[in-house]
Amino acid sequence: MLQKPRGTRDFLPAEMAQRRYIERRMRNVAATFGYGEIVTPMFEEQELFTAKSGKGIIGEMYAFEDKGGRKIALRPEITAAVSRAYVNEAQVAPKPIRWFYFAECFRYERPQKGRYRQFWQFGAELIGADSPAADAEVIALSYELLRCSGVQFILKIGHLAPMRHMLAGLNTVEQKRVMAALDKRDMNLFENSLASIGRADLCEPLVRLITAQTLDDVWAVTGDIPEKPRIEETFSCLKDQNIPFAQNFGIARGLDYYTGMVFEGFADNLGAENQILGGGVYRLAHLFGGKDVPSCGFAIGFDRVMVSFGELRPEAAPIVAVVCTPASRSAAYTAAAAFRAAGVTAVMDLMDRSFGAQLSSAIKSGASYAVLIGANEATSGTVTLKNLASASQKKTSLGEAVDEVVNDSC
RNA sequence: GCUAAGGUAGGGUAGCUGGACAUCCUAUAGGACUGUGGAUCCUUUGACCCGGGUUCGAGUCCCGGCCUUGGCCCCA
Repeated sequence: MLQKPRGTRDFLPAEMAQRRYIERRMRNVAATFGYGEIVTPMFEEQELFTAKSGKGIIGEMYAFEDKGGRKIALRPEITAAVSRAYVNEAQVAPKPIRWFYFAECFRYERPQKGRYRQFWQFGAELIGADSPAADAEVIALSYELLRCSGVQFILKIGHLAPMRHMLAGLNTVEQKRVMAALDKRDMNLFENSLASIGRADLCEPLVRLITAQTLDDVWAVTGDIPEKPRIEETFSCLKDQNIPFAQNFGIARGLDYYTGMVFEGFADNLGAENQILGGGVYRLAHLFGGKDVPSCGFAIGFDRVMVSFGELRPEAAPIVAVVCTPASRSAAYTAAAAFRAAGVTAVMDLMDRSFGAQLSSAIKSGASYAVLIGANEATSGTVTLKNLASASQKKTSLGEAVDEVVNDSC
């Protein structure tokens, strides 16, 4: 027997119903914020991703050469592709540009719970607006997207400026090492890094910075930095929108290309892989030959959201089982077509089952109504509508039966 | 990539101090039941992850691989 490739999954109808349900809700939220969908290729030139993230990521991508000798990779994320698409197609579009995407990505990593080699991201990018309100809008959108999915989560928001200001005296390699240690809360590594470059004096203020509960606590450490008004206004915009969040100026995200505000979302009930959202302010267009443009975006790990919220079934639409005999099949087709035309799911027996067996099968497969059409109904032009939950039934016209089921589903 | 545990019908399981046709529940299909049910009974379908090794004999012991899960690394 063949196995599916490592880190991939089959989704059967029951699970897909849940996934599509959440997907639909997220799409609606994005639409209400004025974001339009963008679709980019599932595979791109490897260079697109190495330009953004460095050569090292080739080992973590599905990278290969195509028959024309091109170096190709299945996309490991969408942000780089969106920036490229912006440069290619939309540099002169009116600003700001509001785009969202829901797309599958591929990474060659060890699978774990909530981490797969083929996975889905729901994300958004706001391009061309450089303001506190812009930053706040993107965070508000990410918050509403997570909220509509029903997942329990917390949003952590920070900004790179205070940390970079504190580390201004260090070279970039040293900065990276210290920020990485702080990002993963490894205090031993953190203290050793500073001690090894003779800056143990930074230890105490940096700890105060990343544990600061209010912005005033932050300014007490950093003093007046140029970004202070920007950060304060962003937070103010969020409070005006009643977005709950925790401030965290220790977020480094391990990324070089973020330039300002950064934020992350964590699910309450996941294990090691509990980050379900990440994003921030960045500038990437110049990497792809475009004029530099301020951008802000995020991506949600859709599969982790689905793992986190577990078993929540979407409301079930009624299913009508049309039960007939070989002699009344023609009338049954008419009835099934009438229900379908009214938007109701209608199924018929395909296995030459007896009348009783058709009913039995209908119940087991989750039908809520049966429409019985035998010789009697066929000759009198009526149907018997049976409510399978209450076991009550009545003889009526086809039109009235359809109306009753439609009304019931509202 | 490191590390620990695991893998028996579609789902859930027993067997695991080696021994004859691999247990039970559920599910599937059919029948008892020709136009009114989820019950019951009978029958059917269906599995030892793969490959080597030890042995008279391996689901069981050993080695390798594959896959899954937890914890690390990474997380664009």
